[in-house]
Amino acid sequence: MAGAGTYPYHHQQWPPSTAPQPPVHSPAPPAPGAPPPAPPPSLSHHPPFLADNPNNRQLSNDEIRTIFIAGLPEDVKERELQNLLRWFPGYEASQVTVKGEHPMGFALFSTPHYAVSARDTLQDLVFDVDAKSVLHTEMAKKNLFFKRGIVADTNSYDQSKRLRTGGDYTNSGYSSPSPFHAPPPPVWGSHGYMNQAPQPYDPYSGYPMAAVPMPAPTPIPAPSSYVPVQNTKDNPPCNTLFIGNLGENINEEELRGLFSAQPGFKQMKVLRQERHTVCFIEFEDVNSATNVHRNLQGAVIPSSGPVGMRIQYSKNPFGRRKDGS
DNA sequence: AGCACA
Repeated sequence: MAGAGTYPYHHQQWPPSTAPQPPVHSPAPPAPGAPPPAPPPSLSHHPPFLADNPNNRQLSNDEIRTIFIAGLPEDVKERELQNLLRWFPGYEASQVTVKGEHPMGFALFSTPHYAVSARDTLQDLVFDVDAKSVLHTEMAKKNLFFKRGIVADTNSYDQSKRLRTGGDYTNSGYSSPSPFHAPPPPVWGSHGYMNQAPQPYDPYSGYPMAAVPMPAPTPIPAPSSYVPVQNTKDNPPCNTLFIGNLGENINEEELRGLFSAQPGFKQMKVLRQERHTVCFIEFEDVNSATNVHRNLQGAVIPSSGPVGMRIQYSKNPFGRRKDGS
């Protein structure tokens, strides 16, 4: 049961003494006998800020680091959920999806461990006393996709009803020198409140600084999202990729911006045919091609519409005809 | 599913 004793364990700072009460109906203040802190996260193979391309692999259960939240009141605001969840260790992003009259929440954490502990803490939490809404939480079936401030549900093409939340995160870990000479405050809770984008929790980078506009270190064009694609009948790996499933309005320069930033890129050719536009990309070696084949599978870019591109190995490598020579 | 360039 969730009660006073199961509040997030960084409760020493809750609520920050200088701050007003939070707008969400918060649970009672932590009891003195709150559970001990969870162990530090094990080294995760998830890069903390990079959401995985869902096409990369099958998710096994122990890789789920997203929780599903039911029982939200109908008038829940994305921001409400965010302001509650942002205090949880490992919180990265959340989203409210309204299907019918029942809003569903999803929250992504940096590790499965953090997701589990958030799930347990939120279980049966009274979210709104008046609306009598009590949360029910489970591990999600799949991870919330989250990259560079974009939250997208990977199993849905319909984004119309989706509210999005995600700070303007950058993809790079950062460790700025501390402006304080006193011992650094705990990672969570003491640095600002309410008017600041949530910071991704990175146990290895000290603690987040107050939100200062940070230029993206490397403005590599990134797909806005990934969508699962079926890639049957691929060809043997080679140094040239065939890109299909490009929409009609595909913009060659946008494509080029994406692919030319990939390691090992050599050249690209767009082929406009009556029915479909396709594209060939040559890389230095098979390895570079393979990485792109995996990493950008299903990538969605603005000019491609809502569908993801399908990446296959080319039947014929660049510079070699099918009929020999 | 649509695979060119030489």
